[in-house]
Amino acid sequence: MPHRVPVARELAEVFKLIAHPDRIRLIEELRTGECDVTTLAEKLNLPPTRLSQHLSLLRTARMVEERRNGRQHLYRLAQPQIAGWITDGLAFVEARAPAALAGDLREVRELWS
Amino acid sequence: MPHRVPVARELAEVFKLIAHPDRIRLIEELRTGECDVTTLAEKLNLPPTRLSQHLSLLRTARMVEERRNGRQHLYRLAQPQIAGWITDGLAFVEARAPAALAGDLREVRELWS
DNA sequence: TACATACCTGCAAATATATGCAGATGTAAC
DNA sequence: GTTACATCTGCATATATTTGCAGGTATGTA
Repeated sequence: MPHRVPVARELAEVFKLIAHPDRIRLIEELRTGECDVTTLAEKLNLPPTRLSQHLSLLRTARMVEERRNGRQHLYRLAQPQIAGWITDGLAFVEARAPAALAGDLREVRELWS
Repeated sequence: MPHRVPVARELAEVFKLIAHPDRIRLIEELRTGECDVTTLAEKLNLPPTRLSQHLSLLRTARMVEERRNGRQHLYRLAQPQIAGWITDGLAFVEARAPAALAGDLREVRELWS
C-alpha cells in the first residue's frame, strides 16, 4: 500500500473541520435532524455570529446543507456518517478516565492562572 | 443529554492531534506495530526532525508510547483504536469521489498560483 | 578519549485559525 | 415604505500551528 499522501491530506482537512469544541457540539446537535441558526445558538449557548461562521465553514466544505424557510436558514448534515465518528469519539474520551481527568485538570489550571 | 462542553473540548484536542497529513500517515504506519524514528522517516519520506516533533506532540498527549533499544527509540500506538478511526476516515474520503476530486483540484490550483 | 549515530529541544519566521464587531442582505409584518 | 428579525460577510486582532535550522544529549564503536 502506498502512503496516499493526497488522501491523507484530504482526511486531515476533514478532521481539522471537526476539531473544534463548538463544531463538535454543533454536529452532535444536528445528528437528530435539521435546525435553524437561532435555535442552535440557544441550544449550544453560542453568539449567533460565531455559530454562523462555523456553519459557513462547514457549508463551504459541504459537510452541512442549507434549506430556507422564510427568514430561517435550516441546516442539516450532508454526511451523517461523520456524526457517528463524533458519537464514537465522545464515548472514547469519556471512557478514558485518566486522560479525561487530565483534561479537567487543564481546565482547572486555566481557572487558576 | 447535556452538551458536555468539557468532553467536547477534550475530543477536539484529540481530533486536532490527528488532523495533520503527516500524523495521519504516521499513525497508519504504526498500526502494524512499533517502529524506530529513522525507519519511519524513510517510509513516510519526512525529514527526521519534523517527524520527531510530531512524535513529541503525540507523546505528550499519550497517543504513542516509547521504548528504547540502544540508540533507537521505538514508538508504538498507545490507543490502537484511534488507528481504526483513521482507517475508516481514509476509506470514507476515498469513497467520496467528488469531494476527493475537489481536493485534487485544490492541489492543482496551488501548483498554478 | 574521540567520533559517529539516532534523536531531541529551543527558537524564530511563516502560516493558519478563532473571535468579536460593524455593517450588509433578504424576508416578513405593519 | 419602514421596522424588526434572522442570518451573513468583511475586516482586524489575538492566538495557535507548522516548519526549518542550529545546537544539545545519550548511546555505541574505534
